[in-house]
Amino acid sequence: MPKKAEKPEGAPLRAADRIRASASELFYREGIRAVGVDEVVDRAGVTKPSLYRSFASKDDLAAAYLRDYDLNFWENFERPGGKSYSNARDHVLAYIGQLAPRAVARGYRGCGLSNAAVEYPARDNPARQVAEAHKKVFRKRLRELASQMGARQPNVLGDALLLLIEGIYVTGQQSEDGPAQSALAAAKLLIDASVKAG
Amino acid sequence: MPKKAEKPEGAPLRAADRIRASASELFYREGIRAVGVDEVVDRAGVTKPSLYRSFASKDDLAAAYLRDYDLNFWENFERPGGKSYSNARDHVLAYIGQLAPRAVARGYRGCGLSNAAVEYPARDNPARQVAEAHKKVFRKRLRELASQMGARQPNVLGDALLLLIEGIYVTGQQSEDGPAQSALAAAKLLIDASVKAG
DNA sequence: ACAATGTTACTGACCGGTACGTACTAATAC
DNA sequence: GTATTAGTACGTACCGGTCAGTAACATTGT
Repeated sequence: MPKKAEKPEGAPLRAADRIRASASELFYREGIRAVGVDEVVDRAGVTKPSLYRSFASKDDLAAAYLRDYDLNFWENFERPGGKSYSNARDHVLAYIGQLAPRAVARGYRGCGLSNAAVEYPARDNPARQVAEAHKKVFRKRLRELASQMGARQPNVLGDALLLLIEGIYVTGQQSEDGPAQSALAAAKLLIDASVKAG
Repeated sequence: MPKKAEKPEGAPLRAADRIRASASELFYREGIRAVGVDEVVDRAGVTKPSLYRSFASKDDLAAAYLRDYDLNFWENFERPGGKSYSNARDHVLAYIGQLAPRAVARGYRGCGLSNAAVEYPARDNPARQVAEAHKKVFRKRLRELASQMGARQPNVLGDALLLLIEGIYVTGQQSEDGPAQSALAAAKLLIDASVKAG
């Protein structure tokens, strides 16, 4: 006998959650600037005041979208393809291995965080700040993995992998069958050349 | 006795040219969607009707901006640092060598063409079409250079270099002192690993 | 004259954001 | 038990501002 229904679990989604979901889909697919708040609330099946009860501004909503994106990203990055990896090389190659085919497919839209940084060059923008913070952590993580691989210059290998991955994100949305199709081979070359005794 | 002054070279710039210059600067620095046509004409010191006498629409002006950008890009890419290169490896490394320091500096805004493709995901957008066409040519050129380097798999090396370069563009605008600082070393690793006999 | 440009004023659509009213629920009062 | 109250979750209708784009006319330089 539950005292209170503190969290309506199976219940219909609250307006704020519907808005988050709607914003995530629209902002990612079409870009943040390209989507108006009216479109967001229409698709969520709610009204504008509901949006502004949960979010201070459109910028704030965009930042929330990117925080959700960041969470989702790490789930995918740390367990690429749903699998765990103890070997750093396997880990990174597995991530690139599942990313590259998606990036050469039709309709791919890259990384929501990188895209947001392109859309908002001003450093004080809330959305950009989420993106910048994320990229800082991502860089650190890749350098860490490069170190675990036994690279001679872990920072160089980590950065190189980051450049490669960001290249996949951005070129993947420029054309189908883009250069991302060579990404896995490139990553292997890069890692092996960095780890090999020399 | 010149018949006509066909191109007023030293003369005051025509309205259309002033608009092009103003648009180029603003669109590149702040993004296309972020800049209104009023801001463009204000900065150019002209008025709105002058814009619409030379350009059918804002989209059309954006496409013109990117065509200018493309022209400028190729001048810089084919003669990086104002120097010509007959050796493909030296050529590519020279391009990356002058790009990377700019990309880790404050205020870097990446590639205008890549940024435009992020801002406009719809394939029928005029600006995006210019960007897509450019990237297709750029990819071909890099594969060509990779071939001249004697790579075992020139398409893989060309694509890898493209991913690396696009990575420089996009990460360079995410933070100062970003991973682009390792780009030159990464490119060397990549090229040498691709060319080496094996 | 005529071609290029400036001036002014305007349109309709859309933007982010808000004042205000309302339906529903739950706790309290009698 | 039922009326009252409070709080929550939402919608209707609207705000002023800005957007891209245009019409009509005046001015300038050659």
